[in-house]
Amino acid sequence: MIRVNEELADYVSTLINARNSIWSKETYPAKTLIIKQDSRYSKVHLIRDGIAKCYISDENGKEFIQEFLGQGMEFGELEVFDRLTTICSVESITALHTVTISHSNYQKLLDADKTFNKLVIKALSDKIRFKAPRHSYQHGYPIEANLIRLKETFPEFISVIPKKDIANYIGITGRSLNRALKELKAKSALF
Amino acid sequence: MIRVNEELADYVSTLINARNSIWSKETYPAKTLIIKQDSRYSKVHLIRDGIAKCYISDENGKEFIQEFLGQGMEFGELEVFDRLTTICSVESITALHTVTISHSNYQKLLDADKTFNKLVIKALSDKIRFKAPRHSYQHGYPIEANLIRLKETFPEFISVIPKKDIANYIGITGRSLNRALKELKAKSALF
DNA sequence: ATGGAACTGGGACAAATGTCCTTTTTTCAA
DNA sequence: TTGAAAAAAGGACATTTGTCCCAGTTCCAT
Repeated sequence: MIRVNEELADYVSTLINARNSIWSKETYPAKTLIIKQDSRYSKVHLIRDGIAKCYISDENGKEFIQEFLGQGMEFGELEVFDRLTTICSVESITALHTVTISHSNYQKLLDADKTFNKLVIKALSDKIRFKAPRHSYQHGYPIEANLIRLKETFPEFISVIPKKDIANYIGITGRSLNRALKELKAKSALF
Repeated sequence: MIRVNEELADYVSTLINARNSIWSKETYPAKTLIIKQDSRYSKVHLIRDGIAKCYISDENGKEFIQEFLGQGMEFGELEVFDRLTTICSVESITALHTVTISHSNYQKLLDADKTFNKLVIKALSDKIRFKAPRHSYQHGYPIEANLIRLKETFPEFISVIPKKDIANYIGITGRSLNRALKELKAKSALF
């Protein structure tokens, strides 16, 4: 549920130790909007610590959460490749520490550093790989099944992530989430 | 709705002209299963002509269509990066012409050819970029709105793609699709 | 500590969608 | 060309989920 990328986190740490200068450290309090949908930015973030949500919101203000991002996850990188505006907003859930690198340095690194290049491709590939079955499952199974599944992969999700965000992640309303949770509590010792 | 990648198609054509030997041409009739979910393959396909569907099926046999693939789209490439089994099945809808390259030659090309590397990264990035708003929209809006949207981006979709596949693409049942189409026909001159 | 804002929980009803089934139409191979 | 199989259309009903509320609770900034 909260995606991480340890390999990339480790490698970037190595890079920073070797050549600190092109990376900057940033800190955000909880609930801060870091990237706003349909805007332009000139840097890529990598999460060192904390949890963020990446979401699309529509004209009616509905949010649909794409991913919860944890340690080692990048965001703002897609715009390096196509130079378009962002498709998602990113907002910290907990306090968040990131390191950032400019688009141009990121591109240089991609060209010059084969290991980095491979890790970035792998990270993109994982984003595709994880999203596919998730949406498929969410559509094809009732809400309760989805909650049980989340509970299995991340037992503390209910206390860590606000209810509204959980609902927006599954793609349902808060009301439906509550109904399902109530029934699960009645049925199962898990909840 | 049917994704294409002209730039990649063109570039691969150039590569084939320059060094034919590492690419093979393949042809499949309509409705052929080319890649089966949870299996291993050792080559990457790129579509030269025709339409295919990429889908996940669950234990109950429900299919959820991830993408319709047209000219210039790759499939089977994710498995080069992580060496895992496939997450999707790919099946031709029309007769399909592809060119294929072995995993090892694909990897060599990624390392040696910066242009190819960039185009592949861009292709991955696009897969992410297109998938996000689509799922968001599908979840957040009624079926009719989704159909109108498809009609706008690809007016002939109803005659080209089987109803069952359209339903599986939107993530609804055939029954619901028919209901919605009937109402749209009554309401709008478009359908 | 306290008052307002935001989160949480749930009742009552409406609407959308799914399930199950039957009928009609189209497709395609013998 | 024709008969079996697949695809499409739709009736009747059940179920799920959403919408619109309101009430209780928690969380902060003053």
